Amino acid sequence: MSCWLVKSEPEAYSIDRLEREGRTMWEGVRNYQARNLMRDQMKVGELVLFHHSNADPPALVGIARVASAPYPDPTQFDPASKYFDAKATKEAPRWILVDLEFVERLPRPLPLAELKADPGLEGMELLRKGSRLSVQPVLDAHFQRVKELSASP
DNA sequence: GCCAACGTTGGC
DNA sequence: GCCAACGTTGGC
Repeated sequence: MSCWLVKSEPEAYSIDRLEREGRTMWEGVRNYQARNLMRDQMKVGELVLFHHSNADPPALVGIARVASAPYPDPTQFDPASKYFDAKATKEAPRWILVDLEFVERLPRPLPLAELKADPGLEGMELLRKGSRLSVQPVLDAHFQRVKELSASP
C-alpha cells in the first residue's frame, strides 16, 4: 500500500465539502506528473492526506481514500468548464483522474509551519521549497508521523 | 502583493 | 532539440 497527498485550495474544494459529499471526482488536475500518479500508481483503498493550499494557514486537514480506478476527467471535454482542453478527445483523452472518498478529518489541522519544524517529516515533498505538485506520493513513515502529530495537542 | 520555482509553449 | 518568454502555483 502506498500513501498519497493531494492539495486543494479550500475555495476550490475543501475538506468540509468532501466530508459533506462523501466522495468526489478529483477533477481539474492539469499536470502530467500528477496525472501519471493517478493513472499509473494510485490504487483503490489507498489513503490520501488532504492539504489546504492557499489557505490561512496552509495546513493538512484530513484523510481521504482512493475510491475508483483511473478514468478520463470529463471536464476536459466540456467547453463550458474551466478545465476544458481543446486538444483532448474521447478517443485520446489527455487527463485522467480517480475518485476520492472522505475518511476523516485530522484531530487537529497541521499548519505547514509546524510540519516544517518536525524532524520526522524531513524530506517530505510537500515541504520542499517551490514544491508545486498537487498529487504526491508520501512515505509511510511520514504518513504515520502526520497522524501522530495530529493526535497530540 | 511579491516572487521563487516551477511547467508549458512556440519560434528557431 | 534548445531555450526565452510566459503563465501558474502557492508560501509568505
